[in-house]
Amino acid sequence: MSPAPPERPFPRDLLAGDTLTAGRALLGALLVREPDAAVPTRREGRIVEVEAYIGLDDRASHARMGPTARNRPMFGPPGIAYVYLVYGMHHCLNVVTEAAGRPAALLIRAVEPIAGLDAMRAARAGARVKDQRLAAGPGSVGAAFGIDRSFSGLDLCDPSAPLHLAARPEDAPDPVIMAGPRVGIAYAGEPWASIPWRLAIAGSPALSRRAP
DNA sequence: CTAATGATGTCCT
DNA sequence: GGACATCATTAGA
Repeated sequence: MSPAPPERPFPRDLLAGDTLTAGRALLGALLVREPDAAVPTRREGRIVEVEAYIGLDDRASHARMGPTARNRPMFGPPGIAYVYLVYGMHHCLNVVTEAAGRPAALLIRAVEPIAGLDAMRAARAGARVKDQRLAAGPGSVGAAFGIDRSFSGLDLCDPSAPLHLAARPEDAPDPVIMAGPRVGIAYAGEPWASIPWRLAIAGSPALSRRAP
């Protein structure tokens, strides 16, 4: 085993432009949860699946009704976390993209665990799943990394934040990316329901469901 | 293999 | 009051 290379910050510039381009840059990057008093273990994983929600016109986006108390981070600068609760029990993590005033974000749908697996499993009490699937699905990502709404508004490009991004390791090959329709948004109607804004790393065992 | 099903809280109309 | 960017399990074919 060679020692792990040092963590590199995730450049905010990669999130400031077009959201689909940002999504491709985010795949393969790392999600890091620093230890704290409650969970004294560093948790880390590789982002393998994201979904884009872009602009006021996207009928599937929380931003479609304009700014509200909940979705406000989506209207702010790139690199900020937007966290919301769905179905009364699952916290979902988004990374805000594009310039302030343009509401857009990437939902982190799946992460491949790299470190802190024991802490992830403890945080997922009751889930009998394989290690590689501890964070397969947006609600599972939130649970495995101990994310709740208090993280909404956090700067994910700040390496000292309790939850943050890190750049894809330099020795990692460019991932093979596939695209498909977003999940669970049929209510939005066409073309939103079919537009291929779900991006994933082909072949990852940690994807949230059958590959798009 | 697919389909059905609870558990659960907040947002916006 | 209706709907919701879900999950894991159970039941059925």
